Amino acid sequence: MKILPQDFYFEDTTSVAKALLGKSLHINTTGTEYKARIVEVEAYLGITDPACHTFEGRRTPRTTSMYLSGGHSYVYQIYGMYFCLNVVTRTENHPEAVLIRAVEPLPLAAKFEKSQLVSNGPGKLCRHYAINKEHNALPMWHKKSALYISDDGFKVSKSQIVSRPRIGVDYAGEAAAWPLRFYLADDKFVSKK
DNA sequence: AGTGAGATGGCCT
DNA sequence: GGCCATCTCACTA
Repeated sequence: MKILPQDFYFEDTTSVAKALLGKSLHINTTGTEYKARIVEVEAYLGITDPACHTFEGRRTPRTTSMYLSGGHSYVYQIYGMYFCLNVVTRTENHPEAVLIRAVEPLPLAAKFEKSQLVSNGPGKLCRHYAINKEHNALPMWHKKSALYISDDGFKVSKSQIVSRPRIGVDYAGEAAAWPLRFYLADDKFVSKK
């Protein structure tokens, strides 16, 4: 179990997104620590990406944490009722991020089907683990943070990684078709299309 | 299985 | 005032 160092997140966002598949997300938002395998992510490429909140350098109260250095969390609320968890990538003032769309709870619950329903989508994931606005801008390379990511040795080969267009970004013109959604092939916890 | 609408409220123009 | 990086339920067939 090795916590990912901050410079893990400084690389280009697409590479970081793929590298996060199979890593372990540790969540301690309630006093109990939970662990979950990351199985689905999306890359958001900053100022040149029409689907990204920081497209054309937009800097608003909501997106402030995206301008922090890589490895910070970016949690925002959407549709008035859901939160989405991202990890900021690249260095300071390069506002790019990876959205964590789905995880697989560890250890795998005996009631497999039940755990499957609870984390297979960005909104459900945050609801289940009580991730909210308080967990924005956390340094995710620190073990003391409520959210951090580790490498527990789980291996993912390139051939297991599927690339598809991102979900829910139809407003973004041709960028809606960019294959920046990545997930583990045949994984039961990936969100539905 | 596929489509459509409602919930619900902060954020941005 | 309108728009969402969502989810769920109702409806059609």
